[in-house]
Amino acid sequence: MPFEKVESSPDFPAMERHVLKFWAEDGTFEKRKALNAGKPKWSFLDGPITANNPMGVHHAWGRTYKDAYNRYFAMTGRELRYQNGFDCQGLWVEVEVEKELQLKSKRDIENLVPGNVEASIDKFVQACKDRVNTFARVQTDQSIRLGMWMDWDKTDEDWAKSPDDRKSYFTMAERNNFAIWSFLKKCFAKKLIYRGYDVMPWCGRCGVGISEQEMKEGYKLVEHRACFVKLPLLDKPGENLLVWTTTPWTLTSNVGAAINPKLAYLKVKLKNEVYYLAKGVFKQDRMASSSGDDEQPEAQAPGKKSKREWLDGVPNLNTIEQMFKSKAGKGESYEIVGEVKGEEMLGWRYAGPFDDLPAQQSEYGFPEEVAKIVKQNGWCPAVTGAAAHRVVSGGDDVSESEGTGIVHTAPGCGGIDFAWGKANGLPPVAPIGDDGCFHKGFGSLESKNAADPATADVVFEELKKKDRLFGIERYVHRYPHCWRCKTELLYRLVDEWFIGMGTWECGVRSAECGVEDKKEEYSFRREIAKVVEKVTFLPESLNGRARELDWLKNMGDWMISKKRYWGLALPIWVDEKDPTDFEVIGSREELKERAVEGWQEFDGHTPHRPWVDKIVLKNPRTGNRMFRIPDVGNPWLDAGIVAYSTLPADWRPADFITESFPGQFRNWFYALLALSTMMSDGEVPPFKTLLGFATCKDQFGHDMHKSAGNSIEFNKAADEGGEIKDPKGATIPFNAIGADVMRWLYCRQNPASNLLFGPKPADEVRAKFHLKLWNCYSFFVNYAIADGFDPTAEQVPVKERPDIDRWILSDLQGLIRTARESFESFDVMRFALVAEEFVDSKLSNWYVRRNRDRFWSRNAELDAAGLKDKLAAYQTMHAVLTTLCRLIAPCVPFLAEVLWKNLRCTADPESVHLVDYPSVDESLIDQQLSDDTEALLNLVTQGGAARNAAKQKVRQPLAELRVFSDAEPVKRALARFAETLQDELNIKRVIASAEPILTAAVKLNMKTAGAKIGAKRKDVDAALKAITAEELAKQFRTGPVDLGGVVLDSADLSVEYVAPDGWAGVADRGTQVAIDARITPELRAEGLSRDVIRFVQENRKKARLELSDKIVLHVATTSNELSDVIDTHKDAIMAAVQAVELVAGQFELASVFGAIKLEVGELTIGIRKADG
RNA sequence: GCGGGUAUAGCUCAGUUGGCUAGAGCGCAGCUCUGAUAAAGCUGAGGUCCUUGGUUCGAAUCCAAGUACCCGCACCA
Repeated sequence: MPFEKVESSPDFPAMERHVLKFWAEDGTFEKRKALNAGKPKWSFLDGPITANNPMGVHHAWGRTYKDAYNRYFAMTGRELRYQNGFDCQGLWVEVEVEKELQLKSKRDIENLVPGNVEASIDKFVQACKDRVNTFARVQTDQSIRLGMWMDWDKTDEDWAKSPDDRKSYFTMAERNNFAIWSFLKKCFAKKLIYRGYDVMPWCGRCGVGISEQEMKEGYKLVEHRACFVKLPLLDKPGENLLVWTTTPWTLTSNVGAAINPKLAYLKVKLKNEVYYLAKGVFKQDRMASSSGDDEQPEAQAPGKKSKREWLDGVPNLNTIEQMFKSKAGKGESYEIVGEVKGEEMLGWRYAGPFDDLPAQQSEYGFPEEVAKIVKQNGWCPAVTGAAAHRVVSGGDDVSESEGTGIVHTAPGCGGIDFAWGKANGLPPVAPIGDDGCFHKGFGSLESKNAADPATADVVFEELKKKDRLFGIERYVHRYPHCWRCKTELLYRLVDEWFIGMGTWECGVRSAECGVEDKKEEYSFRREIAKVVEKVTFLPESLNGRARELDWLKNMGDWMISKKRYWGLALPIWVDEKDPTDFEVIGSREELKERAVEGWQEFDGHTPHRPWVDKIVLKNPRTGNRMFRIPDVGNPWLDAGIVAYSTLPADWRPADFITESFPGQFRNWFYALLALSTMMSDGEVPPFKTLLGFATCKDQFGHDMHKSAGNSIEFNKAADEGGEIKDPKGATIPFNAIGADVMRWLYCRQNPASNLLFGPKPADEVRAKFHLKLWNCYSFFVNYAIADGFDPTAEQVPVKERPDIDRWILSDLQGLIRTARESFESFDVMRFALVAEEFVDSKLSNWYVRRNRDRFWSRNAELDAAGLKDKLAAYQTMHAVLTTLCRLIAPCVPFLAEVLWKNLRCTADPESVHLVDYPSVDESLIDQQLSDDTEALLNLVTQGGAARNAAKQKVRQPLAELRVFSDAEPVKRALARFAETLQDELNIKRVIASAEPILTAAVKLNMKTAGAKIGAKRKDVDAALKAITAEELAKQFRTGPVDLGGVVLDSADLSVEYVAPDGWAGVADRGTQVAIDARITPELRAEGLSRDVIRFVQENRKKARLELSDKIVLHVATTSNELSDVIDTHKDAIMAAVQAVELVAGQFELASVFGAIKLEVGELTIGIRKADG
């Protein structure tokens, strides 16, 4: 017996676990690898998954693509690497470990081993490594469960190996870290590495600078308290500058006040004091969206009143004028006493708001380290902050769109402030340390956290005491937050390390915009852009290349340092006495060669902190010792190098990568491109094709959040089941979805759109695809078993098989072609949708349904031709199912395997994944047959619609169906498949009509025409009656038509097709189908007899009779007509229900009874199983 | 603010180079079939194809302006 019986309601997750066991025991994956060894390479590069937590279902989307394309290319005979990657290093792991160990700050980390910083860091780094190993293993198991075929590390032995020796790649591996060193060395050789002192966003909790890339992920709309502050002018008693800030804590570090020399400034007098502020801001509606640039201050731009983003519950902003009015008090007012040009104000000295602080008394700025660097770089003369206060020019960066037009400038607290400071010789006062708290030297603010609202209160109190506070308001704006821990960022003067990206202008677009190529000047940015031109971004609709170029054009220099612990040790060693003298080491060997101290201790450790910090070099220029900077690297370096560190040279560039695209054009895609560009000197891109895909949302379209209860863990989706919350918070439980249902959901999704994941879409997809296919399969197998079908029996030549067999084989070739084209163009969605259509409309709803009697016919009752026909049906269906298995195997490897294992012949490979992907067999394509059958299927649908129009159920036979059509396939289908059509629609005759059957009737579309017609309705109706539909249509071709004095266009009319009396019909695209709805007494009788049969069958089922059981049928009816019908159709009824005897009444002998009310009267039946 | 995308049924989305009566799935309503049967099928209701203007014999489709949402970039004193 070649086939095993098939369950009608399968437990897919259980089956999948079974298949996994088989693959493991059989070594199927290894067999596939062996099969393809030495064949042409197909190089896939896995984007590393962060090994920091268990997988969620959103990870499974990308991993399904990865596996499906890998499997397709394996089945088409390519050699693959099958290497999965884990992203290991970086702050996200540190944050989780901090939570685990309940650490709150960097100080806690450095005190893990009390009093021993080095041992503490070692312990912390080890904990990070352990966490990565733990979750890499969890994710490995989960990926295996998803059906992903990769070279996995499975055993304890595998996991005991160093990351360098495992099968998956790990970004924490030495290979990876040292590869980045060599990259940085190349950058250094091109003089791109530099140390930057700049004001950068900083996370006080994590104690790290936030790079441009990271900052973009953390903007949030928040409320702050902004304040207006008086800055008294030293040489103009009673006069003040008025400045505004949203970050009161920075006032402590005020050094300058910036104006725009081109603007006009008002002198506003209020209660004997004069305030300066920009003219344009005084009466400005501050709730209007900042409308770029002024120019036409009064001119009302109509319809352009966009309101600025605001939070509910925060009062609208007052105009500055209003503030002056209300401060003036009852009956009083302000007075405008003059106007000055901005440039006249330059150089005015003023008293700062916090000049009493020690920090303001330090020459070259504060604190000392900063002052030192400022002095060394000559950024300002030897002045203190307090002594430096004056009005400087901010140029056009000072605008009238916000604030007062005079900008409080704290070069230690803001990016542009720092630049203005350097330009004007103002010393930077940097108030906060790496924990976000005030340094010593800031009086009552010392050690207060700058982000804490209570700190602002202290500032306001101080200002009030000094009478410097003009006003406080609640202000809403978008402000950056730490993308990891959500803490508000602070701008802080830091020294970080950067890769200079060069300018965009020098040459990249020279061809386009005629910019002269300054060939001497190297631009990293430009080099990357050239490489970007060499790769393909999919899906096309996302314009990936344009996005990447846009980022390249606009990005700043790349900040690569992080003041943290767990990560790439930046291989930068600095002279102990000269912070500007540094070197970059490019390899472990070079390090060993150059080390003068610490090698012994370092040797045997990975290049991580704290061990690598022990290495000391000697500066060949000065003879001084050089120490490694304590910084670790930006983790995108880790992921960006993998095209080099993990792909061997003969596998480069990768043919394909795929990742979720939001954010990645500036993260992974960018890093890959950047590092490959440098490593290959602009020659080799990291990949040829990139497939991006969107974001996974819940089934209601909302973002998945653990806290909202709508995210789904992978294990729950795969095996365990669980529950989710809907947007209203109601709990929805769900059963295990299983891997293949998920995988199909992902495969059929448009990658450019967000995917809605959840039990509901899963159920839909299962019902639509998996269960339909399963039904076809189980139908086939269960009959094949009963009939003893032998798939290895000699094939009935395809030419000798009936149309329906040759049709489905022909259409199957079309599906194969689509499948291959789709996979080759990385468009698996196209294949999936066509495959669904094939299974549903073609296989299940037509082939299987139309062929049921071929399968259930009895061998004993068949002649030679009958047996051959039956064999043809089995062979056709077997071919279709086995081919389908292979076609869908890359997408749903489990389902395909289950089907294959039962359907395959003994000579076939034991796994579908060891078989070649199907190729189109041209000899099986019969285009005309495919077209004709499609026409037939349309006729069936239309015939059904006509029946509906006639209000006649299919059980009632009807006399005639007429079809009129110009289309050749329809005409041929009518000739060829008349019998099928008769049977399908329960019609006695099908006739092809040479002339239209239906008459077009034109009706008014009162929705649109009503208003035009108004009172002339009668005239229009008359005009309509007087003209034929054909004539009307002709007139409409040249424009609107005058009907009864009303000019109508074609949209005002609608056409309905009307069948002749006694008929019902429908029309669709040039094909008219009409059905004779008149029921003759004979037809009526036949219909009634079918009612009787149906009712008996229902009762047979109730009586649980076997298919082969014969019965004795008892009948009684109140209707003479029905009684006659039963008499006339006695033979047909008895044959259909397998009755050996028909008895009137005598129900006492029957075992099952039923009674039903038909339209003609009541029918009562009884059934008794016949003896023998 | 700049650039890109999207807008089609209650929901999720198709809709080719402009072309005849705008489609599918789900949901809803009704019905059918009863030897795939805890399956299957059919039909229906439901559309201002975002708005306005233009091109055209003809626009969901092309053009312009506007509106809303999404994405990217910039700014955020």
